Amino acid sequence: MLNYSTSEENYIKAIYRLQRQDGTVTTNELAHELKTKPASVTDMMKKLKVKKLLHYEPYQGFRLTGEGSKVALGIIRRHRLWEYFLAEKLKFTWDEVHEVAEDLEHVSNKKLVDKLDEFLGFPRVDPHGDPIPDANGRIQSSKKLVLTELPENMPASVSNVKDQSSSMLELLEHKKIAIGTRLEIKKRFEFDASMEIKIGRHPAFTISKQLAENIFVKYDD
Amino acid sequence: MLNYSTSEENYIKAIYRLQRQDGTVTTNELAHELKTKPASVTDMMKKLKVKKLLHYEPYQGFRLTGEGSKVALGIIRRHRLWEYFLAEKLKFTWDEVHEVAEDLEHVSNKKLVDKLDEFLGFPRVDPHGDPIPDANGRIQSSKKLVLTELPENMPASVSNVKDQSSSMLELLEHKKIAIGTRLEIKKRFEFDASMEIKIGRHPAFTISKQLAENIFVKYDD
DNA sequence: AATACTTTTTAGCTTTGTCTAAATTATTTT
DNA sequence: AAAATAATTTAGACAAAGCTAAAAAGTATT
Repeated sequence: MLNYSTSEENYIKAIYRLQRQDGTVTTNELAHELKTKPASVTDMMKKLKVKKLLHYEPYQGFRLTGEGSKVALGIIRRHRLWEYFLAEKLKFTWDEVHEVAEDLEHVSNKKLVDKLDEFLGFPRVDPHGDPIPDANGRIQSSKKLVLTELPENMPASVSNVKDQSSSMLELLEHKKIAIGTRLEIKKRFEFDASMEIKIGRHPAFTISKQLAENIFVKYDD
Repeated sequence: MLNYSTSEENYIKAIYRLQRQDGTVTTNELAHELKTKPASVTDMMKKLKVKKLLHYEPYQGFRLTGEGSKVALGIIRRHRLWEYFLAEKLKFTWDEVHEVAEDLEHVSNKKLVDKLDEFLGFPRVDPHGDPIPDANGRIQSSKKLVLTELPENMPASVSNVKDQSSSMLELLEHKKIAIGTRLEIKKRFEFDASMEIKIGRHPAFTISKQLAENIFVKYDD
């Protein structure tokens, strides 16, 4: 596997992320995601097409090729392993790890990454609950759903959270909700879409629609 | 402290390294060290001068400023901490760590580095035995030695003199040797233990055993 | 179907960091 | 102290990655 520039890697990663939600990615979407200008995106798309990392015809949007996806998974693997390292070993808080991992992920030495993985005990999810691809790029995809869509009285575990701001972290901490917490919805209120949830034997409490929209859960296996 | 590009950091680090052997660094030396061309070196020197990281006048060679040295020590700190991490935690062999650390050292997040230092237990030397600068850039200072014991071609600075008679001061003044003068021994003569020393770009000259025995030097930091 | 609007691309310029070739300055040799 | 040689700098180009402004293509509206 070849080596790509930091800039190329950031584009590949962003396209991979947007594809999940969208199938095909547009110039404007990507420019917005990367805080750059559409013209810059077009330039880079031409380059990545030549390198066979994506399918692209002018005005038609773009999609990663198989090779492009493999590269993306490699970057995501590095990012999440470093996040795990930062939180678990260096005691960074949840909301601090992402930014630092953004830099570390671009050091793409296979031996380093595989030995780091081993040192960490082959973790399967990062501190935000997102799955970590293994050395072969395989990723564990569990059917997740937004908490707002979980049926009432159906137990599930918090798998990850969308927003990773410290203000959200503060709220989650206060409500005693963390990755892996098992909970169920007891009642929904139509008026403001708030809901009452229950964790174990503790009394039920209310969370807002805004918070629920940022929490993903999965049914237990 | 500002942030510098990977390229700038590599130049700063190389200058710092070459300074210890030479006092002042030349264009060709640096080009050779960095496997680049002299013209490229000149371009970068102009830039680093503007940023006040080095003293540089055309055709006169260059030397880091205090600020430049601080930046260099920061890079060296990161490099050696990562080397320690790779050897100690990830079980790399001592000969593999340097190359990987060359990439990791450019991730210059102070909190990351300080927490890594703490996680590693504040090691004082890296796997090659080289001292690791602390969070304030302090590096285990080198000990003083009598000039007669300084190895050939090893630059050092005069730290103090034993005899302070006026006859000695007269001689020192004539030879243009003062406290802080950077010099190195070019050749020793077994017959009378006299030695040829060189100060900066001036021609080498001879001093006697008696004089050398009264001069103390220390390696630069 | 023609016009208006939006999105995307192109064209041309900027900054970093590199290069080669030519000019300049320093140093060494005669 | 001139001439020869070596080291250094300047000038001009190039590639990567970005930008702005203008052109082109695609979509929507009347």
